[in-house]
Amino acid sequence: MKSSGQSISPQVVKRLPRYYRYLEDMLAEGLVRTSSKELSAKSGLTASQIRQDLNCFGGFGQQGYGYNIAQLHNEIGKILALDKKNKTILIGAGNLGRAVAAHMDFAKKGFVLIGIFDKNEAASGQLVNGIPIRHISGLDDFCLENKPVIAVLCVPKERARELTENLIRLGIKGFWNFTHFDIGNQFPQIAVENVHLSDSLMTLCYKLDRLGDKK
Amino acid sequence: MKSSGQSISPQVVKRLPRYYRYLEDMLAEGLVRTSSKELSAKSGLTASQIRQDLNCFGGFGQQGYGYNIAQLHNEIGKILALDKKNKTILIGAGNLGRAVAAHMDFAKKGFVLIGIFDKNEAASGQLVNGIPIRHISGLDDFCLENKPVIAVLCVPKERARELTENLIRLGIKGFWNFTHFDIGNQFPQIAVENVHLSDSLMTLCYKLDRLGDKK
DNA sequence: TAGATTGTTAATCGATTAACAATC
DNA sequence: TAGATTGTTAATCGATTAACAATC
Repeated sequence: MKSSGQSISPQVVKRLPRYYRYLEDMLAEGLVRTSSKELSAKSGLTASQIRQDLNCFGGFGQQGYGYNIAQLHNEIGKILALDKKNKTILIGAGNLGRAVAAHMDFAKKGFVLIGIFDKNEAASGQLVNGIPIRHISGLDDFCLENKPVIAVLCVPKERARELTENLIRLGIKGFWNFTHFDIGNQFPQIAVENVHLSDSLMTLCYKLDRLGDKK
Repeated sequence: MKSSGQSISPQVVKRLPRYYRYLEDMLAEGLVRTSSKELSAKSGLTASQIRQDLNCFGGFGQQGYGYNIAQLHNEIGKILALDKKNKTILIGAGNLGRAVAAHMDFAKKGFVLIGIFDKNEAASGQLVNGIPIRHISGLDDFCLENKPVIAVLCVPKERARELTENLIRLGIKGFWNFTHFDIGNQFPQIAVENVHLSDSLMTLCYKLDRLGDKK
């Protein structure tokens, strides 16, 4: 892998999971080698861009041959740090929170879900994916004791800001944010992925409305 | 509004829902006017970019004054076409599908959810958000009769491709895609928003791993 | 060796930022 | 009028694409 010198463009980083996914598929199909041309056909990206992207991290291919699928898959996994076991808590066990807790395979993506919290007393003790829902009042103690580094936020917008600030104080370093509140760069040294489902839906509405225009 | 001439850059479109959200907040706070400078402070985007973005659609501001919040909110709503009532069906009533059906306020984003489908016989008849789950075998007839234009896909990856092709044949024009399968540009004249939750999670893993690097 | 495909540099394209005249 | 802030053009920056020599 290249010396971790100049930082990688965000655009490139966003494409890495996609490459990883395609390679996984090919691996499942029992294929052994691929090329930027083949990946281009699969993804719609240009072969040039794919080679450019991969070369940010090192020369994983071989002239005249292409890329070994298993090796490249493994390398991208390492780049994404998917072998990590980042301790993760989820706050807000409503519809969405429970679905995320139950649906996501955290373990395969570098995370371990170790706690679920909700403000609703009635939910306390219920199991989601084998993990008990705890009352939010126990959050601080839990964090001091278990030192999670990632929080998944599935709470209503109103509570998001205060909760975020509190969690940072408790040592949380990264947020997977499903709330309507933007966790922006007001907090330095924190990693954030905002998942704004309603923004996505509104964008779809726009695209649909303009479908006729293009061409 | 400007003549719908040259098409708008995708980057600009993605920012519109954000502006809409900020304006909604300000409206709720009872504020009347704002400026690109104020929106800049709120969003972290530059004032210049905000003015540039809004001007793709028309001159909604006034020199020396700024923007009227209610008016701008309304204009962006029209641009996004949120007043539409696009008939929508959701396929796959597992954890995630149910949460999406129950959690999203489709009506406020230009959609009406008119049907939910699942292959599991046992789920048939259950209500999610007041809408009964139907067996997938009735999908074709339902579409012919009710003519939905949007499909929300929450099925396993394996079934995504075939289902997508079938739905296009049935007249679906837009997809909100939660599956692992990329609905790409292999289908022209279709609007797509891919929501790849696991890609987002992997990206977070990467960012967390590199937190120390940046200064 | 001949054919293929990478790694990498240079050219192009698009998006963001800066600057400022117009004007409320 | 003086002050503020837009709309818009020009300059900068970053990302994508094209091209090709290196080499397996």
